[in-house]
Amino acid sequence: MNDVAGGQSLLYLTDEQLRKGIEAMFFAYRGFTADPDRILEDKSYGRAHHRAVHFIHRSPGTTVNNLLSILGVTKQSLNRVLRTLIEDGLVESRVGKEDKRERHLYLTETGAALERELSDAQRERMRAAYRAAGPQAVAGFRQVLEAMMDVEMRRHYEALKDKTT
Amino acid sequence: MNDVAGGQSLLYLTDEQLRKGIEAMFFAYRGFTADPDRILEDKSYGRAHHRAVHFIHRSPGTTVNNLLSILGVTKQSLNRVLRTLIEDGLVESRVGKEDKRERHLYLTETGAALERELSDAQRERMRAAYRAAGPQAVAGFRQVLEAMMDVEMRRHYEALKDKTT
DNA sequence: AAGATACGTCAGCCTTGTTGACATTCCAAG
DNA sequence: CTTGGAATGTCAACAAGGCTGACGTATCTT
Repeated sequence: MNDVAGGQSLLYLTDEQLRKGIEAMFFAYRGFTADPDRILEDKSYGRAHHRAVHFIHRSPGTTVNNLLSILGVTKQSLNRVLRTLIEDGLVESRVGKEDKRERHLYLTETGAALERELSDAQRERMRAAYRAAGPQAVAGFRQVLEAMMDVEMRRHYEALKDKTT
Repeated sequence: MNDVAGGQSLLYLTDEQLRKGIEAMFFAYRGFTADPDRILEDKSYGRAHHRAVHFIHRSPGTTVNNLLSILGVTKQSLNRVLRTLIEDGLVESRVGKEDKRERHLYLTETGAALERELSDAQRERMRAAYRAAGPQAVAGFRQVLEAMMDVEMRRHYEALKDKTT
C-alpha cells in the first residue's frame, strides 16, 4: 500500500505533511519580509511602498492599472502609496503619449536606490536559504510555489519571469 | 567556472534566480491565504483570527504569552482578536491550575468547526500544489522555507513540527 | 514585604485595505 | 460632431489590525 503508478509513496500528501507545509509557509514568510520591513521602518514607508517600488522597477513605464492587477488592491489604496512616492521624488508619473488617461510609472534615481537597498537585503536572505538548501531543493521550492498560485497571479508571474530586467 | 566543491553549478544563486524566487514567494503567498480569507470575510473575521484559531488548535491549553511569541504581535493586538473570539464562544479561556496568572486557551466545538473549515480549504490548495509538484519538489520546498526562517520562528516551527495534534 | 510576571484594558496613533462619489479623458455609435 | 459609456485617477470617510504608552490587578517569587 501507499504506492502509486510510479511506485512513489503518497505519504507526502498526508494531512500531517500538509500542515507542516502550511506552518512552514507562515513562519518563512515572516522571515521573507523581515529585512525589508526593518529598512522601511526608518524611512516611514511600509510594505505597500516596497511592493510598488519593486514592480515599477521590474516593469518601468507600467501603467497604474497594470500595477493594480498585479498587486490586487483597489486603485484608491494604491494611489495613496503612489502619491507619497511621487511627492517624495522616488517615482515619476508621466501622462501617456497615446492614451492621456494612462499614467506611466518610472523610478527616479532615488527610487532606484531604495529599490536596490530593499532587494539587496531580501535577496541576501534568499541567497542564504538557497545555498543552505541546494539547487535541487530550490527547484522544488519554485515548483510548489508556482503550483500554489491563483491563475491570474501565475499569469503575472510568468510574464515577469523571463524579463531581462 | 561556475563549479563548486561538489561540482555543482552555482547558477541557481544568480540575482536573476533569486528574484524569481522572491516573486514566486510573493504571488504564492497570495494564493496561500486566498481561500481562508474568502471564508473569513463572510463571518466578519480576519486573518488575525485565523492565526489565533490555528495555533490554539495546534496547542490546546497554550497560554496567551506563548501565543504572543508565536504570532509576533503585541498583547494589545492579540487581545482584541482573542476577546471577540471568546465573546463569540469560539475560544475558551481558563485560569491556570498551577499558575493562576496564566490563561489557558482552548477551542470550543464551534471554534474547532471554524478551524476545520479554514484548514480544510487551505490544505486543499496545498494538497493540489504538492500533488502537482511531486514528493521531491515538496522536500525541497520545505528545506528552503525552513532555511528562510528567523531563528526564533524556526524554534516555534520545530516545536510544533512533531506534535501528533 | 517588595519586586517581578502574566494578563487585561483604555486611549490614541499609523498603515493599508475598503466603498462611494466625482472629474477627466477617450472612443465609438448615432 | 456630439454624446454617452468605459477607463482612469482623485478625494473623503471608514475599518481592520498593527503599534506605543500607561495603568490596574492578580499572583508568584524572593
